[in-house]
Amino acid sequence: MNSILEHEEVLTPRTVNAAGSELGKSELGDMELDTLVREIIGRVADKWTMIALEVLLEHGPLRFTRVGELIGGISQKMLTKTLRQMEADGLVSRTIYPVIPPRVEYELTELGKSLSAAFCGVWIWAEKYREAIKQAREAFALSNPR
Amino acid sequence: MNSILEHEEVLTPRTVNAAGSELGKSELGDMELDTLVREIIGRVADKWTMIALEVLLEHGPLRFTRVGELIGGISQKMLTKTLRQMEADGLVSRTIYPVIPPRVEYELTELGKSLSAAFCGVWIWAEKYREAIKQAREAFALSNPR
DNA sequence: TTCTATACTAACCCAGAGGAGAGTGAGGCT
DNA sequence: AGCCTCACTCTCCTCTGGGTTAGTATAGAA
Repeated sequence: MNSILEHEEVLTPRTVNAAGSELGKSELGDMELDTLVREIIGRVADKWTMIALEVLLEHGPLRFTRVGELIGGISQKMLTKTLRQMEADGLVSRTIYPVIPPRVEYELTELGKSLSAAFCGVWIWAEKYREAIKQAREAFALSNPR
Repeated sequence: MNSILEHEEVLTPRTVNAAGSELGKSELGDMELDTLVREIIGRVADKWTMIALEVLLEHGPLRFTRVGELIGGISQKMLTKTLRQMEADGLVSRTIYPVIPPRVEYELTELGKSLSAAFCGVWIWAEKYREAIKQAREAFALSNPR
């Protein structure tokens, strides 16, 4: 089960490397953290997740359809999946009101809010430098015809 | 940060919405910005991009293979693609030294560094709350057997 | 002569991301 | 009796993220 790569000598025919995999559990606490953090980043740094986070931060608790409207351009399927994922990671809470046209509200947890705050810098960055990015793209496209 | 949907009555057959498409260029400056920013976020909030950003920030200018080693577990193809994309967006500069085993160095531009700094908060967040996330996941898995 | 190192590109392939559309369940409105 | 509402789920389909393998160019080393 755990012998994915135990002795593993070659580990680099063509693939660049797998440096972040294992090295003998000598000092795993050091890079295990790095791996863990990267896994979290990889999961949380998703387009829909980031937008949902923003939407839920700005407009308080929201019901399913409303979240979708505010995000804009997301399919029900992805909305469900994203919200479920966020719930699983403890970023949002899901409250079901057992009324007859069903009513479900999604709200950021404290964890979700803190992540939102952390992402805030990125939103600001994007807004601040969008012009620079646009120009960089044009310049690149210009010098790399293809 | 602003109201994407102002009057917004229904426009929703099955797909939740498509607010981010077009509405008649009435007041596009308002939501065009939001759309733009989201597009940038969507492009930049990519797993490999974020890791590459971190790697390039920590270890100065790096050559191709070295970046791959430091990222760990990325294929040459994705590395090339990621780096090219970052170059196109003006996040890294690519310097070719015309020597015979070719030598190419990648380095963060000022724009790249600023993005890195913006993402810093997210890295810190991930490190700080990784335990909370782990617990949230376990709790969720426990209460949602399936 | 053949091998090596470097930074790629090209072709092939697979799994999963993600969209479109239909279906569902239960009670209230007409 | 039928239609509507909401929050989904399910199925079918396409597109892309991403891995693997192979190949290229060139000079120097063995």
